Amino acid sequence: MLPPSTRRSLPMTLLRAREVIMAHFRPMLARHDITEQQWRVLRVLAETGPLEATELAGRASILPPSLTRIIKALEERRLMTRNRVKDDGRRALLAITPSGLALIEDLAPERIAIYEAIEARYGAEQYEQLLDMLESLIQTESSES
Amino acid sequence: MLPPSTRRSLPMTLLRAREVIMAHFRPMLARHDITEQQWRVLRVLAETGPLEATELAGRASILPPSLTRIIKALEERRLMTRNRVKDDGRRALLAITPSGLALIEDLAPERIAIYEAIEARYGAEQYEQLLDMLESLIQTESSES
DNA sequence: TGTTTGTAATTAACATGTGAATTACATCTT
DNA sequence: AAGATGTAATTCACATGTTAATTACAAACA
Repeated sequence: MLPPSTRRSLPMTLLRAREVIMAHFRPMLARHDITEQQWRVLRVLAETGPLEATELAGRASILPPSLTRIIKALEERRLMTRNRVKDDGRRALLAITPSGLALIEDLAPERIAIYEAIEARYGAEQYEQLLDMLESLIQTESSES
Repeated sequence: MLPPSTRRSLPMTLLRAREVIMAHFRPMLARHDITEQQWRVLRVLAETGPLEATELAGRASILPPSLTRIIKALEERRLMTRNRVKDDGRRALLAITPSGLALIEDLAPERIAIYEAIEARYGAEQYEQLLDMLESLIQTESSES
């Protein structure tokens, strides 16, 4: 068996797919001076309510060192808050502020429109199937060592 | 229509999929003190022969500023070379060295084994179908502005 | 020839990715 | 209580991602 060519290797194909999709969202994020990762953190907090750092990092697919820096930036902009948990001085509860929530909600319509356009071009059924197959791959491989 | 939850957004799902796959390759790369991106650059050069920087960046999905740094690192380790093109002082031909090629070839068996294991767990047909669907998505979206 | 326009690559500045080390607490153990 | 062990978060060091600005060179053109 030959190794896959770079044009058909799974990691590179996933990378390129992500790039072409994110290209649609970058202008919107840039207009609001927010990075893709900061955006993910805020969306997770908006969806789930206050979380501790480890849980937030996992849900936003961001590594702890990055999250530390992102929290600092978002706190300075008053888009999120950090409150120490009693009984355990290591942990803190991270929450989105009303300003942060307002940002998310302001962008929601544009965000939905972008997703709908992608889905329309690619085909709604294919789109859902692709998501299912990716989730299945994640499930399969994340249970490995 | 609601916006997709973070657990089913296409960009985040692509990101997580890439993470679980790359987790299998990272130990191999770390043992040889090479980054994922350096590895991509060397593989592209090994496959295609000498290329100019713009072409190489495109094929390896690496942005020009990153490629500049990677070239410097790989040149210092004598894994690739850079030769100016006559007639155009801006361009240079980038090529893998015998040492670089030896590195690629040394790792080939382990690389193939990793791919085969993933394919076996996920299912060969599903695996090919997923690649087809991703390429189709890339095709669809890359022709958009 | 000299100027303008275009293109390839680099540099700059800042954010994030990544693995290793460290700090700050908790908990367990004796 | 004191030490050992475990855990959450941070810090460090370096590589890459990202956009904007700059440099170096080519090509077109007045």
